[in-house]
Amino acid sequence: MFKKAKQARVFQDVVEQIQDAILSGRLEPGSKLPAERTLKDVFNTSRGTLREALRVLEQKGLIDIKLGVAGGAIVKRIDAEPIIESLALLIRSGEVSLQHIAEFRIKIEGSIMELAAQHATKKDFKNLESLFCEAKVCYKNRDWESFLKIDEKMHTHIGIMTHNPVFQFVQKSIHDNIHQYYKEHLDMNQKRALENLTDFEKIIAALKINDAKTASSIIMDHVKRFNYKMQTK
Amino acid sequence: MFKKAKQARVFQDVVEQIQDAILSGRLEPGSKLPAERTLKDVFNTSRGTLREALRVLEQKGLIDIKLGVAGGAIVKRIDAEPIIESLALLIRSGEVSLQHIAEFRIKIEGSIMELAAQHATKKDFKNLESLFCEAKVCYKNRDWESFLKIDEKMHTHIGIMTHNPVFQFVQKSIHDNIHQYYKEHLDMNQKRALENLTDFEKIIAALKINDAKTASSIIMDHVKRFNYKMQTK
DNA sequence: TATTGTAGAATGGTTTAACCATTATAATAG
DNA sequence: CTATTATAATGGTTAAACCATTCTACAATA
Repeated sequence: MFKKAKQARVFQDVVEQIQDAILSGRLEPGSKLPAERTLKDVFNTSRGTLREALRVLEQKGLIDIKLGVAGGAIVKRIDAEPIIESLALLIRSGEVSLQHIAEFRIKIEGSIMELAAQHATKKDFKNLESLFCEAKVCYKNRDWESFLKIDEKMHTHIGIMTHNPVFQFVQKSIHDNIHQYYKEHLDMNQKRALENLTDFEKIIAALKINDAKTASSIIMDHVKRFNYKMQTK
Repeated sequence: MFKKAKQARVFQDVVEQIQDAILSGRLEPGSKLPAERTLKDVFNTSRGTLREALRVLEQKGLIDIKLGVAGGAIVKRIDAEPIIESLALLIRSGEVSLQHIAEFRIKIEGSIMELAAQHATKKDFKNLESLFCEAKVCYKNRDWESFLKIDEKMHTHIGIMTHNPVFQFVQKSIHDNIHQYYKEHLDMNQKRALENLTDFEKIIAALKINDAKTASSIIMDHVKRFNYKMQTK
């Protein structure tokens, strides 16, 4: 019936007030909050308590804090970082395995292809192809570290092409974590890089002619192959 | 090439040490951390700095903090709460609209039905049906507030039936936020409740005979109808 | 004996005041 | 004009004290 009456902690009240100001748009991204010593007077609290509030806001991804004389708390444009971090915790804790993620990807990457094919603009394709070119250069130079980064960027860019932020955040969270793991546990080599490159070439071609079905089928094989490698390693 | 060397803040080091202990299993869920005044000595820091670290861990959803003589920081079993909160921020900031979420649901709820049909146990169905009975009781009593809560539980329970935590977290995050919005902006009434009840009856029946296709098609209509109501309201 | 009330102590929450470390800007020397 | 240096504002940290909450144990009482 009722919720437990929350203990009112002063720093929580400060968090809520600043958060509301940000979410309502009264504080815009890029704008700077007053200095701690000023804010503590504004909220009529101590500096320690105020700093606990700032710590929470920072962790929520709502502000960045910079050091030095022109430093302070700067309102951040909201992004996927907190979700990425939460997913990373779930993976590291063992709550979520790479198999679980593979199963999720197999179901969702097809949908992402469909929406990308439907909603992508010419500029989206131009950016994607420019990333693909970068990947080819990395491949030629056998620069696998950079190749992996571009590979991740292409995946997240296909998320962007859906023009739906939910898919963008999901795609970014998944691939940020996958590549983190990839980098640490699986060596990139010429054969694997070529496979990825070929897959993307086919996907781009399919998306351009609005053939989401082909794109989906390629990405699913891509995921299955990746998952197989991780399992047998 | 390189990342900016992060300024080493003492409280960050404390956060990482405790977080690693939790994620590695050295600290199990339910176990209690030493008191602040003890921990500050362990980490050789001040109480203020230590409390900033605890604030971050609390925000990450890794610990709960209780008041009083037997209080303290208790290691929490990791859950979807931080992701739910992040999504709530995205919605409140206007970065994500209900239309975006509806588009996402239309793509993903079908997949959830497929996996639920594949992986659900007899116990899963028993729990789902018991929830369904509760919903029927609420319907008879015209207790729409409780009805909504059960409705949400049924949705998240279908997520649980996938036996894949990624879908569970996604489903919980989406429906927690949807129902938050529903509660505030859309009145539940007998007609709507009956529609939901009928949908779930059909979905359960379909899932039980492993007919994911029918279950998917019902849930998609369900989502579309919900979205239509929100738009025209 | 069982119940109720009360005092004590341990814990988190908050305040204050001081100092340290970093860094943009202004002043200065060449 | 350039390069260096000093200044001052900012966040980061420390210390010690006090307040508020709540569990526990013990005593008073029926």
